[in-house]
Amino acid sequence: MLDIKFIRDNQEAVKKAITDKNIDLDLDHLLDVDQRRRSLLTELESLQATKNQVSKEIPKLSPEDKKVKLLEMKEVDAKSDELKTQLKEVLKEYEDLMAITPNIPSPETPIGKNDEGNVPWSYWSPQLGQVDPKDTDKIAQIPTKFDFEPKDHITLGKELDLIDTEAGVKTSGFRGYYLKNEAVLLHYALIWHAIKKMQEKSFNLFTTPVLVRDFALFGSGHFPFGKDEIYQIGNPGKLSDNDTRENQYLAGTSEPSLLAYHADKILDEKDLPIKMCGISPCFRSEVGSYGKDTKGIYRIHEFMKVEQVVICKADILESDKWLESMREIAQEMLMDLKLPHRVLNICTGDMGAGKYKMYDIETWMPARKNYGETHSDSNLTDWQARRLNIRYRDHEGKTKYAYTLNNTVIASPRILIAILENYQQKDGSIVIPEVLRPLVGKDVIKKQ
RNA sequence: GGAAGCGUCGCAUAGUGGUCUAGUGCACACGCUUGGAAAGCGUGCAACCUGUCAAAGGGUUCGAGGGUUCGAAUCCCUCCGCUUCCGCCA
Repeated sequence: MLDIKFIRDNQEAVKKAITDKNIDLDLDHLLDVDQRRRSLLTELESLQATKNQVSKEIPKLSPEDKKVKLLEMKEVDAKSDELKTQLKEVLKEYEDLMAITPNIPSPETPIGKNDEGNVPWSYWSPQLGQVDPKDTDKIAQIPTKFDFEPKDHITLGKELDLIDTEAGVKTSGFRGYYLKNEAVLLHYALIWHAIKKMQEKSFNLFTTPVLVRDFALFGSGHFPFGKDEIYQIGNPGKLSDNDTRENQYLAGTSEPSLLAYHADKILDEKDLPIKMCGISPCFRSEVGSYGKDTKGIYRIHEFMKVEQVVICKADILESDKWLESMREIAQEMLMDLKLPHRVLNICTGDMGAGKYKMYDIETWMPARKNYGETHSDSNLTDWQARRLNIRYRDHEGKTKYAYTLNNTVIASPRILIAILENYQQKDGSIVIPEVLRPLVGKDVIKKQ
C-alpha cells in the first residue's frame, strides 16, 4: 500500500511503476475515485456536524421551533443516507484499487517485462569465488565439471532410495513426493544448519502458524495478487453459505506470519531493527505452472523453509544495507554448502507489486544445465507495513511506518536437487557437503 | 459441540442516553529544574477529512455494520474478533 497523499503528489512516478511492473491499473481512475471519496466524506461529515449542532440546541427550543427543526432533520437524514450508500460503493472500489497500487521500484532496478529482463549481479563458485557478471570466460567455468555423464536428481534419488515421487503422487496427487533415508537426514540437517546460523546472527527464532487468516496474506501482499497460489481451507464445520466466519489459508512461506506478529503495533525505535527467523512448512498450489517442471522435486506443493525477515526504521539507506546483509546470509549458506550460484537483480516486470528492490539467488543444477531459483531477497520499504499497520515511534516521538524485508535462508527439498546433482560421483554415490557431515553422520551416500 | 463474558487515542483503565469538547495512570517527546541524572513541575502526544508553504482553526471517528432516539461509547439486532469454563481430542 502506498500513501494516497504520496500518490497524489507523485502521479508520474506511480504511473511509471504501474507500467514498468505490468499492473492492470488506471491511476487516473484511482485518483478520480479518491476525489469522489473525499468529497463524499466532506459532505457527509458536514451533514453530521449540522445534526450534532441541532441535537445540542433541541432541548433549549420552544415546542414550535422544535417541530420545525425536526422536520429539517428528516431531510438531512434522507440526504445523509443517500450519501452513505454512495460512499460505501466508492470506498470498496477505492480499497480495491489501493490494494493493487504498486510500490515504486528502486533506481538500481532494471526495467523489464518478465524474467528475461533480470540482470546477473554476481556469480560465485567454490573454485573461483566471487565472479564479476561481465567476466564471461570465468562465468563459463562456474558450472560443476564431471568426467562422466551426470545423472539428474530423479535418477539419483531412485537409485540411492532417497526420493520416491511415484509413491508421493499415489498418496498425495500430482507433485507429491516422499523423501527417504539420507535425504531425510540431509533435509533436516540443512534446516538445522540454517537455524543455528540465524541464531548466531542474533535473529529471533520462530516456528510460525502456517494456517493463517486473510489479513496476514493481504498484509504481506500475497493477496490479492497471488490468491490462486494459496490453498484455502475454508471453515471446517461451516454449516451454510450464510456462515461468514473467516476463511483460513495455508501460507506459502512464514513471511506473512512473521510480519503479522507485529501487526497493529507501535514499536519503539530503540527496538529496531527486529530480526526474525521463521521455520515452517510451505504450501503452494502452483496453479499457474501446470506444465512446468513436472518431474522431480523442483516444483512441489509442500516443502520446508527457513525464512529471514527484518523490520527496520523508515530509511532507504538502512533498508538497502539490510537487503545486502540478508543476501550475504543466503549466499553464506550456499558457500557453506560449496554450491555454485549467481545473484540476479530482478527487473520491474518480475518483482511483484510491493517490492522496492529484489534479488533472486539461483543455484547451479547440473541436470537442468542451468541455475534454478533457491532464494529470493526483497525490500518492500513501507508497502507491507502500511497494509499491516506496523509503525514505530521515532526519536522525536513521531509515529512512522516501518520498512520490511525478507529473504530465504534455505528451502528444502528444492536445494537437495543442487546437492545431489553437484555432489554426485562417477560410481553413483553422493558425497555429503562437509558442513552437514556431523549432522548426517556419514560422508557419502552409497548404493546399498 | 455447550455456556458465559469482553472489544474505549501505544499499554492499562474510567465512563450504562445530553454535563464526553472521551477522564485518569503509565510509556513516549520537548522544556524548566540539576554539576549530571532521577524525582518533581509544565507542555505536547491517535487516525482521517478540510485548510495551509507550514500551521492555527473547523469537522468525523469509542471492533464493523444496521436499528431505536431530536441526541448513542452507553439501549437493541447482525457480524467480526478475543477470553474463560465444560465436553471431545493429538
